[in-house]
Amino acid sequence: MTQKKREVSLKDIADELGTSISTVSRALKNSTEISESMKDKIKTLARERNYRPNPFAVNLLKNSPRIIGIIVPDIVTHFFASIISGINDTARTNSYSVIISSSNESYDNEKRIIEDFLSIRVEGIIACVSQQTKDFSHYENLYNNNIPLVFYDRVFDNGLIPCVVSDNADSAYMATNHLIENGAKRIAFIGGANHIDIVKERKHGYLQSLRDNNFKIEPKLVVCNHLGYNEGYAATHKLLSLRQPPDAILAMNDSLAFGAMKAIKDLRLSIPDDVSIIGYTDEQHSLYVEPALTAVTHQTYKMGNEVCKLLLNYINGDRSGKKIIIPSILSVRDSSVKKNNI
Amino acid sequence: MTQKKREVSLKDIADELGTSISTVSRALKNSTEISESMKDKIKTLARERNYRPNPFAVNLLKNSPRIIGIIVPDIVTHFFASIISGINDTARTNSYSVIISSSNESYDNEKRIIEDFLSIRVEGIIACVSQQTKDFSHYENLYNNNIPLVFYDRVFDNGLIPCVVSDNADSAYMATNHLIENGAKRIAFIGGANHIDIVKERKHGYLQSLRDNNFKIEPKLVVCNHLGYNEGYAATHKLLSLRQPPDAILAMNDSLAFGAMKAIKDLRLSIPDDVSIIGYTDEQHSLYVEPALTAVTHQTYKMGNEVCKLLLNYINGDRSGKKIIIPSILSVRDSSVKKNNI
DNA sequence: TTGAAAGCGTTACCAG
DNA sequence: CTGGTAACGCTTTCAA
Repeated sequence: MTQKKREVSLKDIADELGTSISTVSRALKNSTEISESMKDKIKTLARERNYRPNPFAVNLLKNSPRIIGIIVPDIVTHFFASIISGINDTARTNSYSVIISSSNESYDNEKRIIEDFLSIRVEGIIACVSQQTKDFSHYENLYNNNIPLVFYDRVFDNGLIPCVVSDNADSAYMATNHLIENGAKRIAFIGGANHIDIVKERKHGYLQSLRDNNFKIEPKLVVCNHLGYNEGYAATHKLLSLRQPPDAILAMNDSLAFGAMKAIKDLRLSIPDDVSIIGYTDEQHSLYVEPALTAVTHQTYKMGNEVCKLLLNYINGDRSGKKIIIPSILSVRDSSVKKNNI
Repeated sequence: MTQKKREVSLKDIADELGTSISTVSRALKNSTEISESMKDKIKTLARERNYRPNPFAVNLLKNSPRIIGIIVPDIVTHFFASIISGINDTARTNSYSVIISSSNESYDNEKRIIEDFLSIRVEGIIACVSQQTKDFSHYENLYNNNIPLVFYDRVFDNGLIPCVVSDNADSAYMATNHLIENGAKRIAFIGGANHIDIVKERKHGYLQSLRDNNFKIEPKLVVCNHLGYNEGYAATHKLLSLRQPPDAILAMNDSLAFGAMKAIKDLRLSIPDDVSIIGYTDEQHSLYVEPALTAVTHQTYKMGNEVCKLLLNYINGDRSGKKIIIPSILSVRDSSVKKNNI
C-alpha cells in the first residue's frame, strides 16, 4: 500500500517563509492588510509547492461545500442525460459541483439516495420523482428541514417547492389537434401509471383537444400502464385489435412510441395512412425510425439550466416556490400526416 | 436569507446525556469499551436526533473522502451514459460517491476538470480522453504525483496506467466475417477521422477479415470522414453510386449506421438483400429501426463496473497497470442476413 | 468504563 | 502590517 503523501498546508508555507499561518492565509486571499512584497513571496511559493486549500477544513468552518445532489430516475435515457448536462453546466458556471445518483425508478433507492446526500451534506437537491414513488414523505421531510430542494419533470407539487416542468397539457393538446387536422378520426392515448403527474397532464391535454374538437371520448382508447417499450407494443397490439380500432395514436413517451410503431408494422398496417402516430422524443431518434416520427421535443438542456438556477436561488434564500414551465416543440415529420387526408 | 440550522453534533448528544464527547463517539462506533446500557441510551438518542457524522470533520482527520471523479467526453451519448451507470453502481457498492464532469471533447475543459477534481480532493480519477486531446502531460502529472488514475475506452496508454477498452479490431473482424458468411461480396467500411484510434483499430479488423477471406481490398469502399448521421448518409449515397457498388456496409458507429440505412432506403434498395449492413450500437436503438439492425454491442455497463474496480484496486495499492479488454457482442438481427444467400 | 485534551487545516477575531 | 488563538466536529491517545 503506497503512502498518500500529505498535501501542502498553510503551515508548511508559513514555516518555510518564517512567517505565520494567518499571514499566509491572508496573503493568498489577497488581503490589503499584507504588504505587497510579502504577498508576492507567499503567492510564489504557494504556486511552486502547488498549494490547494483543504476543502474539508474550509467546509468544516463554513458549512457550504458547494455540492448539489441530483436524483435522476435513469441516467441512460437521452432525455435525462440531456437535462443533467444542462444542470451540470449551470452548476459549474456557479462553481458548484454536482453529484448524480440514479434511482432506477425505485422508491427505495430514492429514499436511500436522499439519506446519502444528507450524509455527504450537499447544499441542495435536484430531484425527479421515480415512477414507483407514491409516498412523498421523504421529500416533505427535506422541505420541512429547510434543505434546498427543487424538482424537474416529474414533480411533487405542493405549491411550495420550486420546479421546472414542460408544458405537458399544452403539448398533448397541440399534438392531438395536429392529428385531427391531419385526418385522424379515432385517436388513442398511450401513457404511464395514472398517479404520475405528467401522465395526468398529458392525458388532460389530449382529452381537452378531443372535447374542443367535438370528438367523442372513448375510455377504451386510453391505455395507461407503464412507461416502456414493451408496454407500448402490447398496448398498441390491443388497441388495434379492438372492434373499432384507432386510426391515430398519441404516445406520451419515446419508448412507448417506438414500441407502438413496431406493433403497427408487425400488424402490417401502414404509418401514417392506417395509423398515424406522434411520440415524445429527441430529434435524433425521431429520424432514425421509418417513417420519421412526428414528436414533441423537450428543451431538455434548457430545463437543466433552469432547474439548477432555481436551486441556486433557493440556496440564496428565494423561497417563492416558483414553477417554471418550459414550452416544448412539435416537430412534424412523416408519421402523422395522412396522405389520403381529405 | 434563511438561516441554515446547525446539524446535530456529538457534543449536542453528549450534553443532553450528561456524558462526554468521547463516550458518544465510541458508543456510536459500537466500541466494546462502553457499557451496553450507555450504548443503548446514546444510540437511541442519536437516532432520535437524526445524528449524522459531519463528513468534513471526518475527512479532515482521515483524508479519505471516498469520492471519485469521472471525466467523460459527453454525458448524453448512450454509450457513455451506460458506462457511467456501471461505474456509479460499482462505486456505490463500495460506498464511494462519484462526481461526473463532461469535457465536451475539449482539451482545455479536460485540464480544468482535473484541477477541479484535485481541489475537491477526489481519491482517484476515471477518465476517457477527449477527441481533441493530443498532449497527455496533465495525465502524466497525475500519474507522477501518485494520484490514482485509470482510463476507459479512449486511453492514454503508456503501459503503466490501468485501463478498460473494448476489442475494437476483433469486433470489426467478427462483423466482417459475418457479412461474408451471409453472402456479401463487396463490403464497404464507413468510419471516422483516421487519427482516432478506435477508427484505426476497427478498420484494421475489417481489412484483416477481407485478407483472411481472400477478398480484394478496394480503397474506394473505405470512407473515413467524420462520425455522424449526415456523414453516414452522404458516404452511403456515394458508395451506392459507384459503378461497382458494395452489397454490404460495416458502419463503425450508430449514427453512421442509421444515416446509411436511410440512404439505402431512399435509393429504394432493400436491406439486407441489396445491401446488408452492420452497425455499432446499443440494443434498444437496433430494434427501433426497420429492419432490426445487426450490431456490435459493447458491454458498456460492464466496462463501467470493471474500470471502477480497477480504480478501487489502484487506490488500495495495486500498481500493476492492468489492461482489461471487454469483448463486444455481435447481435445478429435482420439487416445482415441476405435471404437469397447461396 | 469513562473523560480530557491534542490535533486535522482553515478562517476570523483580537492584539500589538 | 503581522501574529496568536479560538473555533468548526471528530478521532484517538493518555489518564483516571
